[in-house]
Amino acid sequence: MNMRVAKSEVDGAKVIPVANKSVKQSALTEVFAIVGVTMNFDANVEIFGEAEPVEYFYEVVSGAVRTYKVLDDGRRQIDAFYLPGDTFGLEAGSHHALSAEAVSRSTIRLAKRSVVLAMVARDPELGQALWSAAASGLSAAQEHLLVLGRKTAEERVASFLLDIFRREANRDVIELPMSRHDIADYLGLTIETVSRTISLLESENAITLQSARRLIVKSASRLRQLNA
Amino acid sequence: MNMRVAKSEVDGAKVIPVANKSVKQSALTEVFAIVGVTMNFDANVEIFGEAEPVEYFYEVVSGAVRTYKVLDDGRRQIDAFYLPGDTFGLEAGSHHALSAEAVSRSTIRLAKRSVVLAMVARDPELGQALWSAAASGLSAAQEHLLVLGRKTAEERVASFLLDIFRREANRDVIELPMSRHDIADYLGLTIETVSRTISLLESENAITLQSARRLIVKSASRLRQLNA
DNA sequence: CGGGATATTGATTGATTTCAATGTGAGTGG
DNA sequence: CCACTCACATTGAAATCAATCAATATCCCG
Repeated sequence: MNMRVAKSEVDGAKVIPVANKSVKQSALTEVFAIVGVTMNFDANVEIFGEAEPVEYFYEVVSGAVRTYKVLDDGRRQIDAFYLPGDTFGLEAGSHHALSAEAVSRSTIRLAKRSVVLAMVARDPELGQALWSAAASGLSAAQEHLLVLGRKTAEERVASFLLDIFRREANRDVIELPMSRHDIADYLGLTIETVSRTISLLESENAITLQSARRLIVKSASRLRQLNA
Repeated sequence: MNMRVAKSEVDGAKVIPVANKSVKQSALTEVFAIVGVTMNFDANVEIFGEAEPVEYFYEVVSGAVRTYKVLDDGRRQIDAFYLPGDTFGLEAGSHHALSAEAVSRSTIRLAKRSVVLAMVARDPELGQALWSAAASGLSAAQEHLLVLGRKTAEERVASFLLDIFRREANRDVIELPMSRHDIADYLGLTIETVSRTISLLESENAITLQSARRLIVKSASRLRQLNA
């Protein structure tokens, strides 16, 4: 099923040391800590595929994950990126509506859906957490629709950077785990336009590029202004 | 709160006769039949607003509803259209992430969220129905992202028409309850491009226009082919 | 220290938007 | 009942933003 130099391994001891990022806490995270199984996925390895039955819920421990859909001719739309502390795959349906892959080598915790749902029956607070995680996914998708349907390239890149900025605890040094190609497929642009727009933002003194994957937010307010 | 020639009325007897459309049945629809209150909304009247607390769940009896977000400068992105039989406003969060308006004069049933949730506690099947309605909303949003991020104008219009076609039970005469402006804001295009593209589809013998709001699907397969 | 993948930058094209004019139709009031 | 009117829709011409085609540049990674 996996055409790549795929490698994913169940893992008791061989857990990759996680950079000390502040990770969101929630009833869900606790559940993962209790009943979750830790696995590592190499970059670009599939975690689940579209139309597969939903068997697990997932939490990113380290690394990053993208969910996406592809058209027959290869055009790809990335739905969301998940960073450490984020949970994904909580879709209510019985089958996945999209696919998930590791963006970079990632450590992921899996909890069996059936087990979590059984716990929900005994713990209403957990049900609440699950429901609200699903809600925030929907809300993010709705915001994303506004970006794709109605924003210019510069506005799209600005909202993307602001989103990452916020999710990395507003630290002005942003580490991008994903390629320009991923960003382009998330924003509905080409890699060239993403690259040019990042250069433009740099020339406007909104950001500084240290390397392609590391940048400094010099003016969050300028980015917010562009966020329309 | 409502700047328009707004008019919405609670309604016991004055229910607008509903055209005899086949309406989806589900545990949810039953709930609305039991605990729902019927209201009428004139065209363009707000049903709920972004950031308002979620008080009710809604079901379209007749007419049509749009949910949307707007940017400061007025750019609007329509998230979804709801047709008779559809339920909406089931967002899990405590506050609405978007606004809802009647597209045309519509009859809507409202059920108090708290009442429905109380019923869920006693009826797992209902919980299932609620969960799966929410899931289909998320899945629709994900498909919409692919359309907005990666499809051409012709593909967008084709997928829109196919979606309405399917939801109106594959009858080849399609009634569009919404304006070109609404369609444009749903598809991330301008009204001119929507209009031109519909003309293009007509010239390709995929559809025939009887009037702006009424068209005939001459070749669903041509539309599907464009659907990429 | 290469070397291939990834990213940037430039030149040109092209799809969609914008600006503009005309057409159409539903609802209203005379 | 018809004419009028205003909102909505179509069509055309020009402009524009992003895509495409193309040529370096840079950065990991072995």
